[in-house]
Amino acid sequence: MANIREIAKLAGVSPSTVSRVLNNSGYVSWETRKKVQAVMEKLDYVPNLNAVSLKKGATKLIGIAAPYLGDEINTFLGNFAQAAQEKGYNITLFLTNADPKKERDALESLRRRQIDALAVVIRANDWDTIAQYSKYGPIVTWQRVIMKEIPSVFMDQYEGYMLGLEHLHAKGYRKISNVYGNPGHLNTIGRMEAFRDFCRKYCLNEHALPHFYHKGSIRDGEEMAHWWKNTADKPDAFMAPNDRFAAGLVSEAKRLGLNVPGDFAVCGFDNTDIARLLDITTINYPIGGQARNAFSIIQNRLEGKTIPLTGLKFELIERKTT
Amino acid sequence: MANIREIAKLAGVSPSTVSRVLNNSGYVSWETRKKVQAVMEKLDYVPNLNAVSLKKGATKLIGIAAPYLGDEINTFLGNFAQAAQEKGYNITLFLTNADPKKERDALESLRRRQIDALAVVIRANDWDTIAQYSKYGPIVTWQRVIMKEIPSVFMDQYEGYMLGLEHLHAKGYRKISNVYGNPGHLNTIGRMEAFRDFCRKYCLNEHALPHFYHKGSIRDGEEMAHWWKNTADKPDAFMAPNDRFAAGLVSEAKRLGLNVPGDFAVCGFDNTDIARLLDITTINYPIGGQARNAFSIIQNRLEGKTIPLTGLKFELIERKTT
DNA sequence: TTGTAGGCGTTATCAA
DNA sequence: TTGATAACGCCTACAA
Repeated sequence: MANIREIAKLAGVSPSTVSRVLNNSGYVSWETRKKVQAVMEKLDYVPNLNAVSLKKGATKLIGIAAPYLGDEINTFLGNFAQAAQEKGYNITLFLTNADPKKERDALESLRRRQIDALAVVIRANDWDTIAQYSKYGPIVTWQRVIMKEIPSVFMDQYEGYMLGLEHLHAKGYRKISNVYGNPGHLNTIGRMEAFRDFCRKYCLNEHALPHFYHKGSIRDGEEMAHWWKNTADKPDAFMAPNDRFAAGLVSEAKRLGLNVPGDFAVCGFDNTDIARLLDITTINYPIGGQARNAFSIIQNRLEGKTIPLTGLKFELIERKTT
Repeated sequence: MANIREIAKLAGVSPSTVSRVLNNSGYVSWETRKKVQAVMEKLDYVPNLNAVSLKKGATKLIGIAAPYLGDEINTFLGNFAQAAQEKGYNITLFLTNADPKKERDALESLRRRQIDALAVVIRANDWDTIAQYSKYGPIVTWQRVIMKEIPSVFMDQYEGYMLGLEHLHAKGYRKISNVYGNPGHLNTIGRMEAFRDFCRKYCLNEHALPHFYHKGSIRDGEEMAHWWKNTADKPDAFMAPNDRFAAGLVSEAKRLGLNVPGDFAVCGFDNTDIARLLDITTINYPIGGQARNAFSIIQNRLEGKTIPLTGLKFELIERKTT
């Protein structure tokens, strides 16, 4: 494993000169440069990034912590990674499984300078714990949180959710049942607010029908189809927490011989592949844009730049389930 | 940013002693240890991993290169990451987009010692190029390749594919059309061999129906539904290259008013969520096991261990499309 | 049980 | 245009 000193020796120059040709910095004569490059080539030399990182105090590695891999997170991850790679950063992935201890590993990685920054896509610890680590490097999140230590690329779900509700209303549905994710998450709160305002606007009884919490998986959706079949006072439409749930609901409904949207309508959320596949009406949620913004925030902090963020908005995608 | 020397000074000991308490190595008296720990605590000290990596010549980071994120790869990635994290390694992700240059970045990361090893899930460069890099650290792959430089956790698709073919035959289908991925990949070759042997066994004409290559996306599946509708000599069953294709085919068929398996049967491959969702008969392909084996191979090489690999096999999952 | 010294491979400052 | 020299922060013989 040749190092910079060996190259210097063989090229008959000093290590600093080699370093200069490596980084195109400072002055170095044409001949010297050629000579050095020839030696580097011959010895198959490349600089050791550990040494560079140690010296520079930066690894050009950005961590990304997420509980699992799935449609929405993949989209975030993919766009984030692409943006990062374009700017010379690599990504290190921390799959937390929603386990606070594992997320702590990611945070500790930042503290121990293995990564320069961390994107906590979906958190496992409470915000205060996470905020403690922001002194070691930039931390951004996809979730809604208002803390100066943790910038967020969250988009208020209020607006997007309202788009879905208005659409259902316009289509004539009046008995809407809402299926939410974790009510502790502010994302959910935004949706709940939208529904409250929606009911107020159209003089509907907010609590006329049951609503659900802590739902989000395909299986949750499947179970909902059974619930619908067995319940007395049936909703005529569901606002799903995401496309996966909507997909489970729609496909299980078909298996049960139900007709969507004849028996009930379903509006998904996120506009992922699966919604297109199953022809589910959904809300387009510009995740890729958020991911790129997340990276921009990090890059701005790391490099003292002020790249402006992109403005983003929700959009209704009407298909066959409403 | 306190360093080891500062801690030593404040604790009134030498840096080596601090290092010893850090690593639980060598002798250090109870009192000294306590004293040192107290100072570390007070200064919020943790060792700088860059320095450790430089010194030790290892980063405890394993790269994983994949073209994109999707069902099968997620499964691989998730299991691989989990196995790695359990053993104290972190994962750095290289999304190549099937672009050889981007894969090269991953390979270069290995050469420049940013990562200790690399799992090339699905390659973008030719094997010879990749093999060149194996001198810088262990490289494993998920794909089939027989090269001493690149161990593979590939499972011969012959066996799995045959399971599907036999199933279709048992169900009475005789006009099977095969849809393959990249015929250059040895994975595909195994499947083609299976089909040839299958035809031989049942005295069928291997070329009675058209087969397809370079297919694999949802959209490819959707297009196949249209092809079927417009073609004269129709197959009565499709062996899909993966579940995504099968899903596209099945869902588009429904949109076109076709009946699966009435008009034609579909057998997927991989047994991912989407197949369950759409009730598609498929072949269970133990990806998680392969991922864990991939990590074991790397760990064995890196740490000179000989952890045995797990034996794995295919399985038919019968659902509603056959 | 503890300390000293040298080195891991680079970069950056300063002088020449 | 080039070269010494001193860090970056840690680990590990070896000596004490």
